[in-house]
Amino acid sequence: MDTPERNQITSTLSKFEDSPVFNYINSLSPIKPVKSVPISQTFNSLSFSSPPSVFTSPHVSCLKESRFLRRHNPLGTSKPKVPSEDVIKVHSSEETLADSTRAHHNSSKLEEENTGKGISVRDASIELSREHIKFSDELPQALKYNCGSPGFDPPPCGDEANSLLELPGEAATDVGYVQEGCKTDSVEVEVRLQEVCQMEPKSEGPDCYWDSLIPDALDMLIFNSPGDAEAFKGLMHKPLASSIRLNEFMSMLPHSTINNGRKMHIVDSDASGSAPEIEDHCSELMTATGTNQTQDNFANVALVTSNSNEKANDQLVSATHRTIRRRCLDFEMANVQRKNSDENSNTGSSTSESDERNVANEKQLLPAKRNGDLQRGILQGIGLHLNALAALKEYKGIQIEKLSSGRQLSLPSSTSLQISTSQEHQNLSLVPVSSERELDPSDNGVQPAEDCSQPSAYMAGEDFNQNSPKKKRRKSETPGETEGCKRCNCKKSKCLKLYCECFAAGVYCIEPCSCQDCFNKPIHEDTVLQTRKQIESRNPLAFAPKVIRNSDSVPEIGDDPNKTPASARHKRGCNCKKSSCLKKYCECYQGGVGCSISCRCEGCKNAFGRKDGSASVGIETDPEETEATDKGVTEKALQKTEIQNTEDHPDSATVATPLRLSRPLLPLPFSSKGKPPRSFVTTISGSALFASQKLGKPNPLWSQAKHFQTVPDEEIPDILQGDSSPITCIKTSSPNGKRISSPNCDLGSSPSRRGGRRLILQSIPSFPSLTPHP
DNA sequence: GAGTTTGAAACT
DNA sequence: CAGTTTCAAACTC
Repeated sequence: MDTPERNQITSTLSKFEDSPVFNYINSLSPIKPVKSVPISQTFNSLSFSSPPSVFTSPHVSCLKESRFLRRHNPLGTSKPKVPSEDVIKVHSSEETLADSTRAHHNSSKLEEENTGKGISVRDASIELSREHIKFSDELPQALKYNCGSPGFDPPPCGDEANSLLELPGEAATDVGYVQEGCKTDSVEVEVRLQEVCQMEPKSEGPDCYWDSLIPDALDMLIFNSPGDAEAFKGLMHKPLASSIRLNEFMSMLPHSTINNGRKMHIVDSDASGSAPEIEDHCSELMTATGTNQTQDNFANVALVTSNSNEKANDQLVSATHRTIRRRCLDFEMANVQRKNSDENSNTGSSTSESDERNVANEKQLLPAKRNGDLQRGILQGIGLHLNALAALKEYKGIQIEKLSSGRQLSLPSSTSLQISTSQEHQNLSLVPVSSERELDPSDNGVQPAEDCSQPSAYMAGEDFNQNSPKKKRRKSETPGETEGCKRCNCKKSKCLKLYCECFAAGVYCIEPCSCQDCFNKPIHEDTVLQTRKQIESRNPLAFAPKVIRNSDSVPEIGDDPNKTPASARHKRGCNCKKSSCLKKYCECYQGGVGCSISCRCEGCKNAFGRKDGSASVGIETDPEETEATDKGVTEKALQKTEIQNTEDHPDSATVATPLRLSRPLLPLPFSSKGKPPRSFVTTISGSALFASQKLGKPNPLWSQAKHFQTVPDEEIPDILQGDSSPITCIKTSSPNGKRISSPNCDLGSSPSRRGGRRLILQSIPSFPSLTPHP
């Protein structure tokens, strides 16, 4: 921490320059000559306070390469390249400055892009820091290698022991990185990468230097998404002297590692005056990172560069100060945030989102995934199983921001959730970290998750914050049903089949479950995972939300709740024969969605919407449906429908359009059951709905149903007017088709019914998987 | 709470 | 793919 180290560093630097290795490296690098000189300068100028501790992060360790390989290889990065020697060089201070400015611009561009994607930069400070960042590159290295914190011995390069930063880690492995300002991280990283590329091995023994440097740089290079990588490339291509090197680096870069990216913390400061501040920053970083980091995966590097520019250093310092802390916190989480932010800001590609979500979800929910694949990359961010998210939310009071548009809702239930706020992120990250087990077993986490699974999307809103899981349960737990949590009662399936609601929801069984011989517990993670894989192999969508909601889109909100029925569809469709889709036996009904073409139900009277409309519905008369509210009525209808069914062709639409029928029916189901929809969301928009909904509720269906109820009464008529015919969906599928109804169909239908909610279609993409149909 | 009904999931 | 069996939730009493 003390300045004394500076001298050491500088001396060491000079040594290295002299060292044969250094020379060798220089010779290797094509560009070398020019930069080498400046480098030395920069270092000299640099005042190293005691950042070292910061750098001690595991990354730094010489292990790097091995680490690098391990980490990145899977990603596909070719490590061999380790361009390190050839490529990297130091820029003159001037160049660095110029570069920095460029980089800054680039970074800003990136930010813009990101923001465009939905990523918002939260901290203004970040930019400031970025500006200076470039310069900082060199220092970090020096710090890493040379400097130890005062009390610290700089172990030979690579010892992990070195790193003060060492992350507490492992616990965090899966989850646990807390991040705040995550969004900006990617950009910063990119910028830094450039810088890194420019850097020369100055300070430490070349051995360590390159090894450590390159890997680190690579780490930094890792991007969350391919898109980022490309963006980064763009930066790299700058006309900088080091451009070549950058390119090389780029080539080396892994395409897109999701979560692996490491961040470097860069602090700009003048060599002269900033040192103390830098130290402070470093220390902060250290502390911050230390808490959050995970073992191997992360290494935080604080880079301190000296600038000729003195301007703004102070500002920078202060700004960076803050920034750094955040950055420290941010790691993989950043990815998540981005995603979230992206979603929030824009309705970005739904597919990607869904995918990500799914991944995350799986993590938490099923521990199994964590172990194997998810590894840090995926998991790290946040394993958000949909279920898990929901659970988490409730659990920690995390808020999930709804997309402005409300797309979330539209998205397939599971995927839709997103977390927006930094706080949220933190919470999430933490939660998972805590361990799934805790969540699951404990109770809280798991149950909610399940509930959330479908409804999860709905859940998005406020509710999460509000309710602790317990609260949810309490709320949800109504005698008859556990709104908040589903608890299985499996006896023979060992809770390893889709029969088990918990398993199907991707959550562990918890105490409240009455299951026997349950294997769906953290203890049996492996078994659970295996089983899950098997099931997924049979049916990739087995764990996908059963109800897909297309439109959450804002427009609908205005329209009304009616939309929801139309927009949402059961992925496979039901096969009801006796329940007339008026009981929870019917998954469509249970999910609060209308039956669709994909349904093979007989005598469909689904209050949320009959399949096609053409279906047996015809016979049913409105009056009956109106009655439907009463159980007796519904049953009657069923009987009639059955009778009719024998006679009626499902396709042939009788007088009444399904919609009409549906309306009156809508209220019924709930009333009949006597389980009024819980809190019911007035607004249709997914966001609104969800928000209103209690997160804790296990049954998404109800929530949905509620929506429907509210909406249908008023709006339905309108809709009917416009689109009385259910026509919208063509019965493309054979009656049997179990497959998920294509979103398109759904959409089509929905709009027609709704009369103009075409927007819904947009949301559709989120469920690509669901749309198997040609 | 026990028994029945129901339809999805799993199996053949 | 169709038919049958198994299963657990939903429902009824």
